Amino acid sequence: MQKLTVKNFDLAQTLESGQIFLYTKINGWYLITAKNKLFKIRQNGNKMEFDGADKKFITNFFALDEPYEKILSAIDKDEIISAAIENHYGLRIMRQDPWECAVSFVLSQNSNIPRITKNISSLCNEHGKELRLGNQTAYAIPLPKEIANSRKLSSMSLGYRESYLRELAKKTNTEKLRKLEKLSFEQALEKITELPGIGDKVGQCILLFSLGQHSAFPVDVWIERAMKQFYNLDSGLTSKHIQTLGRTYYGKYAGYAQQFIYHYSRNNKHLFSEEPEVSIV
DNA sequence: CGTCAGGTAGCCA
DNA sequence: TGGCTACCTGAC
Repeated sequence: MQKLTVKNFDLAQTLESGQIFLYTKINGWYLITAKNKLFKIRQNGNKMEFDGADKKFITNFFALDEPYEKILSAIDKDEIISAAIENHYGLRIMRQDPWECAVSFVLSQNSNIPRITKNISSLCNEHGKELRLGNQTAYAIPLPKEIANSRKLSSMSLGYRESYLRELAKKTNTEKLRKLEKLSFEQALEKITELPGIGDKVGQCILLFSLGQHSAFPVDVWIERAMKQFYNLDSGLTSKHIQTLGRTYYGKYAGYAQQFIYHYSRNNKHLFSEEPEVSIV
C-alpha cells in the first residue's frame, strides 16, 4: 500500500466524469483497469491510498502535476461555468493511453453507457492480457495486434463499430498516436480523423483525454444541449458551431470547461427545464 | 412497440 | 461546406 498527499483533486469527480469506462467501486476502493495495469485507489480528504501502482504513475495518470488553479481561472468566464466548477471541484483531465482511449471512444459512439461498458469489458475479457492485483483479476484493453485478426471480434455485439475497431487496429497504435501530441490542435485533429471510425467527436475525446490537447472541445449530444440551454444559443446551431464557439470562448483549456459542463449537465438534468441564464452571443 | 443512445461515413446540392 | 441518411444493438 502506498500513500500520497494531494490538493485540488477529487478522485470520484474525476473518475465519474465519463473519461474512462473500466473502473468499479468495491468496498470504498476504486478498482481501475488502465495503461495495461490493474490498481486500486481511494481518497480520504487530501490523502490518497493506492495499490498496484506507484506514486509516479498516480501523479501522471491523474495529472496531479497540472497547475489546477491556473487552469480554472483561465476557463472561469461566467456564472454558468463557475457553478459547474464549484459543483465538481477537483475534477481533472486524466492522461490515458492513446490507443486504449481510442478503443474506448470508438466503441462509445452512438451507444449508451451500460452498453459501452459491456462492450469494452467483453472485448477485454476475450482478447486482453490477464491482470492481477491480490485476489482480483481483470483483463487489459487489447493491443492492436490482439484485435486486428481476431475471429472472436464478431461475437462481441459491437455492431458496425466492429469494422471500425478492426481497421483502426491495423492502422495505428500508441506510438503512432503519440506523434499527434506535438502537432497543433488543428493538425492533430485532421490527422486523427483520417483513421477509420474516428470523426470530430471521438477524435477530440482522444486528443483531450490522452494526447494533452487541452483546447479540444468534443461536442456530444449532452454538450450540445447544455451549451444551447445554458447560454441561450440558437437551437439551429450545429455541433460544429458549438465546437468552434467553445474553443474560442473558453480558450487554451476549453477541454476542462467541456468536462465540467458535461459532468454538470449530466448530474443536473433538471437544469434543462429552466430558463437559460447567460447570453454570450 | 418506437425512440434514443457520449457519431461516422457516404452521398448529394 | 452544409444537410441529409443508413447503420448494429440493446436499454428504457
